[in-house]
Amino acid sequence: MDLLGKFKRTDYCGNFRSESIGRTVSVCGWVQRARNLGTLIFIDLRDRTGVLQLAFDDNTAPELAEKAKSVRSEYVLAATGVIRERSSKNPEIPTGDIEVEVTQLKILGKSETPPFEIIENCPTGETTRLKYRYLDLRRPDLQKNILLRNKVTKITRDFFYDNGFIEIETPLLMKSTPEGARDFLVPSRLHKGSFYALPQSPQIYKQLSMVAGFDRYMQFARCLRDEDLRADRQPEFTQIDLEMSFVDVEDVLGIIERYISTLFKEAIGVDVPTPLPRLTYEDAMARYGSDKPDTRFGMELFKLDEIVKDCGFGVFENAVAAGGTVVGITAKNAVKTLSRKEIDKLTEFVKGSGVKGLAWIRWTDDGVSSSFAKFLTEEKMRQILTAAGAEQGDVVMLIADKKALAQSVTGLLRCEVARKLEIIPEGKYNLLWITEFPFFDWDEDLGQFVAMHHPFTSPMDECLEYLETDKAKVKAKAYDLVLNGIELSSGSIRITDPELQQRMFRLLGLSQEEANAKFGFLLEAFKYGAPPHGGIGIGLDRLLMQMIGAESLRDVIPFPKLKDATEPMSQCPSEVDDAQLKELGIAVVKE
RNA sequence: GGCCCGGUAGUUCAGUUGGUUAGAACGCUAGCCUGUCACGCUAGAGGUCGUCGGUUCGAGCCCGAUCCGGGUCGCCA
Repeated sequence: MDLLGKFKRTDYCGNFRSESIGRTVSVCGWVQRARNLGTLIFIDLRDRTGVLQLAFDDNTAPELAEKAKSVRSEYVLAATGVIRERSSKNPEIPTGDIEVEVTQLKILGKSETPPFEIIENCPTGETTRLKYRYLDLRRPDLQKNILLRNKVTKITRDFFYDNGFIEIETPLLMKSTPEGARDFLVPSRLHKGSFYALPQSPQIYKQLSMVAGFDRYMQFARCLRDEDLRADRQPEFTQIDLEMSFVDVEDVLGIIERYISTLFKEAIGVDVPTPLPRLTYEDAMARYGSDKPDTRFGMELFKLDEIVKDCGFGVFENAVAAGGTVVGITAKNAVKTLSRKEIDKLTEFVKGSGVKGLAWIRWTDDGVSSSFAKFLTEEKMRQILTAAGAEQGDVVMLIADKKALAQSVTGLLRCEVARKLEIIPEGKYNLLWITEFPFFDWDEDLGQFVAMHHPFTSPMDECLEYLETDKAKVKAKAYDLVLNGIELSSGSIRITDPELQQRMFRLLGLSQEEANAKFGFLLEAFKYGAPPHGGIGIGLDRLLMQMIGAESLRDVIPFPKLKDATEPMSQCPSEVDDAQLKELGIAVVKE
């Protein structure tokens, strides 16, 4: 006889309905709540499917009732009994018509009083909940999230398996390549002074899988980056990682669109119409001031360069004369929400993002007031209001600076204002592609062009001729998938021509020796018959976060880290023994 | 590292101009209760007001420092 013996579970608590009336069943679970009415005792027993009421009667079964009275919240119980109709039903829950008249009860595990209640929408702060994450995860909302995560991974795996993708595990211990994000390093005991890096992405290995002929690769890849955390940024995260041979941009976009639409339909019953809208990077920056625009609301950017280049207001004139721009947004019917005081806050907000100030126009019932009206003729002001599409009741906000900065800060302002005005619709999933990313990015500090993507990204065919002559013109076969203003996914077609790859390294200021030292094995591999290929990585955590409407990645990751990258439950990271350090040849210097 | 917000019971919070013994709700403990289901009623336990220092006759409240947490910017090819 094993531990549970006659208590072997018949079914999950939440699965029973009135059809089961009269059946003898055994159920297991945790005590959600015990209600002792004197001679009657009710216990709500919970598992991951729901709750089921256990009933005890002191008159008919005093010993059982005595045992039931000793039960406390979060005890683990097994109960056997007969399903019967309730004499007073509870329409609030699916099992509300029935209960178990318990004939045998076993306490499988006792529980201390938990530090917070195991309920939906628990108000307790995150640090406490994360310290007891196993209790936090017992709560229905997190159970729901983790179960959805499970559903999403199953649908994903099924979809890509059905489309000929092969799941390949790539190494966790790999070579450190210090560009981009900071690597997590792992010291080598056998080679003291040498280090592995944990993957920021399995990029190189998936490309090598293409060279190896696996043709279509997929993996739920754990990716690690040693950077500061945010609500939407964890040091380790999961990417649905894909790579395909014999494809160009359209092929990748096509299959991802089919995947996304299948996933949203099957996982949450949402129809995503395909093909998805597309915006070039340039258009996205011009219209939304972001390469991950939230298109759930309008309030698009407009440009005033022509109107203000000789308007009389120095700030605007100088910006345009210096090759910069003046861009703005118009917040419709916002004069009430955006008081002078609120606009002052927004000014601080944009200053914090790097521009010098915020020019504004409020068009109230009493007419137009503005931070810069005194510098302008009435005619100019009229032109600006027309260009801004402004009407009475609107607030116009303008930023003058270098083009890229003015656009991106106005983009941030656009989202901030939308939040304040509460014009972002709920329950909408706006997916779109951003394409034709610039290949190079101008680095102010270095005074040179740097790669905007990883160095294996292919330039667009028609841009090859400008590679040496006009870097600003070169665009990449790179694409991002954006959902509600969040970058979900990023990918590209790769360079497979060794000569072009060498040329790119040269252009990025990598010498042949450096390139060989870092990526030599990949370049070597490309000499032996590299199929054209490309791929994409989809952020699983962010995808789930959006599907659920969660505020934080921590709501969809079972065991996440806090903002300071610690985990309060296991207390990691932690110090290690001197002996361990010695074995690794490592001395720790404390500041 | 910069900026913003916060730290009072197990949990979530209130706490007036600085003034008697620091409160509420939930949770917890005990008793009563035959149909509850966020059961109800009665009673009770539970506090280094983040820490240190200062001002004051008197500090949860004012001042200084410091620690911790959250958000954000930098950063994240």
